[in-house]
Amino acid sequence: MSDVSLETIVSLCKRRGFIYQGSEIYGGLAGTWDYGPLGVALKRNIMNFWWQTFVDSREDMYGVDAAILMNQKVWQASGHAAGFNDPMVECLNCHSRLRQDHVKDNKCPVCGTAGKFSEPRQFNMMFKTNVGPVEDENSISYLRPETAQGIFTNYKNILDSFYPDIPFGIAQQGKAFRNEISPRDFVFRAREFEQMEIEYFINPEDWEKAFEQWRKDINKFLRELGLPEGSVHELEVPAADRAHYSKRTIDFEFDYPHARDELLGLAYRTDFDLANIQKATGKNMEYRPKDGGKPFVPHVIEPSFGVERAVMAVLVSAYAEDEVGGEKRSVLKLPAHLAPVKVAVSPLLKNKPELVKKAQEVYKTLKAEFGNVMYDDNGNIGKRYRRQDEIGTPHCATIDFQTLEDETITIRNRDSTQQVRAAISDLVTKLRS
RNA sequence: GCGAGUGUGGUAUAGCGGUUAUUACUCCAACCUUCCAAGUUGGAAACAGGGGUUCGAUUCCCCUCACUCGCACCA
Repeated sequence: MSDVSLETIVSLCKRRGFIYQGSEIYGGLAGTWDYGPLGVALKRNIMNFWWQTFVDSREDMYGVDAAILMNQKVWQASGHAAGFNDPMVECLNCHSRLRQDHVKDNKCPVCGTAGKFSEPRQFNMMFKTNVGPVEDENSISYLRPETAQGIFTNYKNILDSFYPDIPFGIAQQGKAFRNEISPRDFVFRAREFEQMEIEYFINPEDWEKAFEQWRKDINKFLRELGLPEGSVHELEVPAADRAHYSKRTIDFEFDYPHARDELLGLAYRTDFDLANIQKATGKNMEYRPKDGGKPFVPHVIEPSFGVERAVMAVLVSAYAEDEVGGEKRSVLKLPAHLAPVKVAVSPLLKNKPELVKKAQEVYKTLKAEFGNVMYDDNGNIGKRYRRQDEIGTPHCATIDFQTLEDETITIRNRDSTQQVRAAISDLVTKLRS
């Protein structure tokens, strides 16, 4: 587990405008979280970096953004509609909740007590809704409980539009919804959350090779998010715990404040999903090799990332408490490319109009260039540095009296707290690197 | 969902059947400050929500909501 407490992270997120409780002013809504200005910046930076890494910089990837509402047949074919609607009973002796069809001989499989169960109740993990004005059986739909199906349902469209060489992948980022029994641990388990998923279509002969490559690519990505190697653990999921269609699954676990817990999954899903669609629709899901080889239904490797879990892991990894000049400080040592604020600009003193004027000029220049730039003239200079440290701003640019003479400013580094002098004209180039 | 616990400004906290509801930090304004949370002055800001008991409830009781811990759940 991490040595940062969850309270520390939650409090920082609230105080500095990263993440707030959903519907907080009305008393909250369990399992929902709202992102503030810095949180949404951090989250987007992570998501964009993922997209850049796995889609834009590759030649074998296709992005999609499918609708959250889908034809209910999708969930019937995938098994979700059945799996999410099992009647459950509770053992009145040991309070275990059990699927009714798992109770044999009217005995509790956990404590062995016979015949003492609550009435069966429906537990729907999917949020149900009705599409259109008439509420009947045919209008039922669900908020998607995973984004993957939006990829599988577009597999054939991608084939028709692009006919990519196999192996190729389809990537998607988007919201998913699960009516969790008990949302827990900050944003870790929420009812509304965001996923970044890839379905990588392969020739079944190559699955082991592709799986290993994904393992490597994922690890590289996690390093670039700033997660130290020792904080991520690959858990080979044993056959008994895997989904029935999966031949191999690795859970990438992270040392969160609450526990070592899942950050993302890498699963070999075989042809389960495409075969289901083929069965349900009668449409041919085969891929025809361009070299005239025998058509086949591709198999799939699925790397599936939880966005909020990544945000949390990045925050936990970046958080540090150290000392500067004998004073304690808390600092987010975020990788620069993920930081919500790229650079903060300050006048050394705010009661000197000439400094303020110059600082405003520099601020406007940088703002136009980078966008995520903050102007800060609160309190004194040391205080501003600490404020920026706490939200992970990698650099602070300070305008002082020398600036007025020679057009140079100081750039102060977040991690080392060291300062260098640089010409204003070089600023943009320097900060970009 | 079950069991246990918690809920006071943005954060962290003190407190009580009748208070002007404590303190610190943060925040805002002013002064000051020539590089790492300095100082002075002023200001904003809270008893989770709803019922009940009571002359009077932030305090006691009930319900709801949220959070924490354990169990279960995580297809």
